[in-house]
Amino acid sequence: MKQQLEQLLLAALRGLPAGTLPEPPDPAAISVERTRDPKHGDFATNVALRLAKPARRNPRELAQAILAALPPNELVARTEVAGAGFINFFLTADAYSQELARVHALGDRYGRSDLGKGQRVMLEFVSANPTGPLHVGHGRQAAYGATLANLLNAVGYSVSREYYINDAGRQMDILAVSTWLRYLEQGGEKLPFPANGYRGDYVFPIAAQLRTKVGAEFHRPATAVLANLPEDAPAGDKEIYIDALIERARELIGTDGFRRVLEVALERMLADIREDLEQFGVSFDRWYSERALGDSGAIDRALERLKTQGRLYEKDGATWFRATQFGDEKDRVVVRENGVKTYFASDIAYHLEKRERSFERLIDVLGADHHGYVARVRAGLEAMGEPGDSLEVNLVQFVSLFRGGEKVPMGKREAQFVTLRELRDEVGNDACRFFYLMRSHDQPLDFDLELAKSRTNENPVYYIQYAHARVSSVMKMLDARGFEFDREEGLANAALLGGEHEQAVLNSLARYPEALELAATNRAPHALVHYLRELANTFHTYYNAEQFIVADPKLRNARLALVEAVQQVIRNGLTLLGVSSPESM
RNA sequence: GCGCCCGUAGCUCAGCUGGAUAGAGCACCGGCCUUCUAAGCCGGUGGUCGUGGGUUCGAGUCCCGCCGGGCGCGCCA
Repeated sequence: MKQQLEQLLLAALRGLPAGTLPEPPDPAAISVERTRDPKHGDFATNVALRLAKPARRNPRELAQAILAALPPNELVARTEVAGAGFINFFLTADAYSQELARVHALGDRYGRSDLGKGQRVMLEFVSANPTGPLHVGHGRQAAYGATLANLLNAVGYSVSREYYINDAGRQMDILAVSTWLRYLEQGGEKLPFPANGYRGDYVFPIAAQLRTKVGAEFHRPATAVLANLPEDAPAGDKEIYIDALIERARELIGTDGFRRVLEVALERMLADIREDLEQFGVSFDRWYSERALGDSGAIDRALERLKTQGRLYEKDGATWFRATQFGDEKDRVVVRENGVKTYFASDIAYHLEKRERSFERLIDVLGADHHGYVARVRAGLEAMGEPGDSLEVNLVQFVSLFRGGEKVPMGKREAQFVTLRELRDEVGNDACRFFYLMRSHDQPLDFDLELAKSRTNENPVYYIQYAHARVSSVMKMLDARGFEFDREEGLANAALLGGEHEQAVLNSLARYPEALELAATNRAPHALVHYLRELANTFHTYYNAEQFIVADPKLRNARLALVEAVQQVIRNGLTLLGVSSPESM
């Protein structure tokens, strides 16, 4: 509807007498908006206000001229010039009847568009280090990323979802040594656990699995493990201590043995993360390993590319990238003094590699604490000759859990208490996805566990689902009363849907494609949540005001066609959000 | 200190990229079940949009200063 109106308006502007406008109209600058007040019609535009100045005309006068040039059409019943120079459009009842028919004809596809024109988008999200289970913050990123992928897909982008596995760095060595120490404990050794190790309970089953795999092969006495190690925190440095411990492990069980421990831990963690996300309804097209990236030589190639462009220099034994030349606040190390490439080096290599796989747009969903690093990755891309604006980063703010008004403590140490899995188990997937998505991602989220769990009217999840279930209930009752629903007859009599509430429902329905487009282009799933709430609200109001199952078959079928369309649109929307659409509640 | 995000009803938040009288939910008060699910509907109470300037026909929205909150500023990942 909106698009059709914009086309009409553009035609009108082009049809104005020569010399009215200083320059030909820019299609992108023409916007038609839904009105807030029905008195102002269905849609309104401010073009006359915007063009009044350059055209050196009175806005209302210009608005009249534009209306005079509006091509004849079946969409607009009448128009008016209002206020300072707004043009209001009142649509025909037929325009809404046609939209209703479109919902039924398109079904699951209603609302979809080709706005993205098939542009290839790489959406990277979650990408949590496989050193522990996902926590509630990752859950928000998962829900956001998965829904954003659905939204972009729905408006015509070709989206690829990717999880980047940081399986190459020192943190993996720390996980491996933590696993090995628990394994030794389970083998009867008494050892202190390092301050900087992974202390979570999830390490115990990994250690147990290691034992079923290798038996006592990697068992070493505690005395050998602990001999001549530096002091751990608090007296000593926990970083130095853990590095020495890793080195000791390699000495005692061999580099190869250590790698095998690491493999067991990595595989187990990845399997856990994967299963967690799958159960949450979040899937990826590819799990991309940082190690595989390094093995493929991609990192070396990226560094080579920077070098030939003259963007690298040596200082203090390390290799630096001139990020400051590309807007970053300081230069960045890519190869450390000890010869190890930094995480940043593999990260820009990964982003370059995405571009080489011919993705036009790269979207990263990251935790808010990663914002400092957007500028440097973009700098890296630009230095390698890629457009900086091909990378878009959406930062997801933190999640705070509340239980009965009390904030649940979630320091880095205690974070393991509140995993995504625990949250899902407690409140259920639907409430979980819904609560994650109902607030803007760039707003910190207060997640109220009691509210999410409550089966009362305080819980907003049910409000939308209930509207869906109510329609199913109506259809069941129809059957029980011995009626049959004749959709064709209903659509043919859509003109009977002239009541105030019916108009409101038709209006809400027709807004779905616009809501979808808005949510996708603004990367704002919460906009869809708000739309669905409004749609459910107009439906519930209608439900309370009118009987659908009436004696007159024409009116009955028309009303049923209307509420069935509501159900369809709610289902389409909830599906994009990853929330189920129950038939009964 | 520098950078990013933010400040809207008692609470939690929307506000469609600058439009017409600032909106929801919860909470609170009052109504609606012999009628398709009351997890619902209707009405009411509640606002100097943190603050001071600026830009213009028009600012919650854009720019600058200040106040307050969150996060980030490693040869860690």
